Amino acid sequence: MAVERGSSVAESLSTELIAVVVAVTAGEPRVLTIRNGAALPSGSFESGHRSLQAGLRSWVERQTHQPLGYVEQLYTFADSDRADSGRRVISVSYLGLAREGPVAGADAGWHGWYRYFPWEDHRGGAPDMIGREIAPALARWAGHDPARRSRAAITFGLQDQGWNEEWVLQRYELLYEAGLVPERARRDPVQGAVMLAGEAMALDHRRILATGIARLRAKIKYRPVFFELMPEVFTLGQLQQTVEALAGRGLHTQNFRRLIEAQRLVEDTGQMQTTGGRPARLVRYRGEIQSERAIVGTKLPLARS
Amino acid sequence: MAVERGSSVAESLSTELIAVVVAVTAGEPRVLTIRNGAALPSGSFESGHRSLQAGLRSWVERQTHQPLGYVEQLYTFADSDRADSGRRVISVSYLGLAREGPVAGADAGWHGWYRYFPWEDHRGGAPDMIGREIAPALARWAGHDPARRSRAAITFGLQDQGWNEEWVLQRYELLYEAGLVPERARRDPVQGAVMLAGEAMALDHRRILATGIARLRAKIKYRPVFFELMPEVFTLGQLQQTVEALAGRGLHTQNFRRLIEAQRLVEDTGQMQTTGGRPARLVRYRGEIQSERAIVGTKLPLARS
DNA sequence: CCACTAATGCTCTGAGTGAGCATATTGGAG
DNA sequence: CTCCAATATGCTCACTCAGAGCATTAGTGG
Repeated sequence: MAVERGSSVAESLSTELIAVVVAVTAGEPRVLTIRNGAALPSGSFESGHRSLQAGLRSWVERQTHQPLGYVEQLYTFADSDRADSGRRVISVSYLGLAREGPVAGADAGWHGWYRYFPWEDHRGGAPDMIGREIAPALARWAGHDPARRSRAAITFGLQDQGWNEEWVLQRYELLYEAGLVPERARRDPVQGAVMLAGEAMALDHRRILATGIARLRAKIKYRPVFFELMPEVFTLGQLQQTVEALAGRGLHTQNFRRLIEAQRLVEDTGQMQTTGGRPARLVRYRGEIQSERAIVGTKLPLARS
Repeated sequence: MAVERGSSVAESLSTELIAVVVAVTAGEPRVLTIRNGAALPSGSFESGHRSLQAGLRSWVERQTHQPLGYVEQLYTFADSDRADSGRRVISVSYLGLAREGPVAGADAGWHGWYRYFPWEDHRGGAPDMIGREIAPALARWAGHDPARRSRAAITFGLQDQGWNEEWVLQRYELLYEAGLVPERARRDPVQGAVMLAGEAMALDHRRILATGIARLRAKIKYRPVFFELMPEVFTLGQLQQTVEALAGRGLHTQNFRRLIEAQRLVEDTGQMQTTGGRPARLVRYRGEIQSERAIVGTKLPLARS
């Protein structure tokens, strides 16, 4: 229903829905997959679907039997790389959060996301593979080009700017450009490039996963969505572990609790849970705050009106 | 190219591209329109387009002759409300920033965005119309329902939580639900509802505009995109006026300059410009910082690794 | 010279964040 | 039973930054 129509005949386009569904189990971030980990749940948008999101939920449940909780749109693209068949595909990707349940369906399953992005796990400091595989490979790719060297250094925090955990997509794209991932090698190999550790996925699914991880890492900083991943009751230690799993970084325990308590995000249940050390209080998320706090979130120097 | 195909025959879908193009001229935020302000530039995605974004740029230039600078994707939806014709349409919307130039093309033009959302302009305090038209109309709609009353109060800052300028879409949707805008009345009038001031647009274009404004208001808080709207050289006063136009709120002048200077976002040109009062330094945006600052932006209590 | 209008310079204060020190509880190893 | 390892919790101190407001400067138009 374009307001003004193009001259050409309306063309045959299909629309695909793709899901990045995340859970954190036993302190590991996991993603829901099909085809034994080689692809994300996906399917085409059909007229029977009431909305894009409804269509997505239906595909995920059909393919994996995993119910979805929170869902938000990620990005839409029309990758011409995919135009093998001449038929154009529009892909609408979504990020979903869930609690890991028993999956069913052909080759559906959950896989740790660091399996696809081993360089993204900095919970125990920068992973060895960055210095051992990535840095040298990028150095070969950059050669004497200062722009490339600088980009590699900044993106992977190779010098002293530090690691920015949100640049998941930029890092993947850099590795793609440098020819260090199989997805690139499949269609256009870069000579001399050695594939990195880190499992590939079909088509551009790994790129979409990177987009989802990046979005989630950014989002947890201004919105406590991680409660969607927690069970009904939990300890602050488990909560911290979940956030660390997503962020791929270790957090300062005392300050983390201060943050959670200052915002009154949780309430006590009165119960305790044994841990490896001192027993921990079991708490529960206070969903009410959503409406309570008129989250104003300023960063502009507003006048007092 | 879904990994697993649905059972039904691939259906006929068309994809539409819609642009919210914003400029700020003489301290007023403006949006690029066609059809004499009744619609946003839009057209269908065609095989000749290299990418969605390329298609969008092409449509905007064809319809308005306005060149685009910064562009980012907003949202994608498949509104079943639009399925009048039985043919489903996927709409991909974009936000673009530009410097207002001479437009050409049928009924293309720039219009102040507060013409469509008069309740969003709080630069001189809350507009009268909120107390005079909106609050009473919402009160009638809410009746004795506490959930509705609370929602209205929070969304429009009717009590003391204050105004949150980012909730542009929520406010529009509330007015839509309450039957106070013509777009709703067109397809499903709410009896007894009196239309509010604020011009309507075709289809759901006003909703898309609201989405764009909301995105922009949120974005300027963590990324200085407003420089895209400024001329080559400008004064800090003009910059502030531009940001105020977007945010719809007045800013504390001294603190605003402190913010800009602390981040070293601008550099001096050595020139001055006369104003109504003391002459102002003319400055220029330091585009370099983009790469300089490894914008880390933490809000999580990271451990020192 | 005076009134008016912006642009600039600075100061004070309180809230919030980064880092650590110290203590409390359990379970398990000598 | 005592000591130690592993967590959970309490609190403090230093520093940065954002919110507010006071004061001054440099043009323009009577």
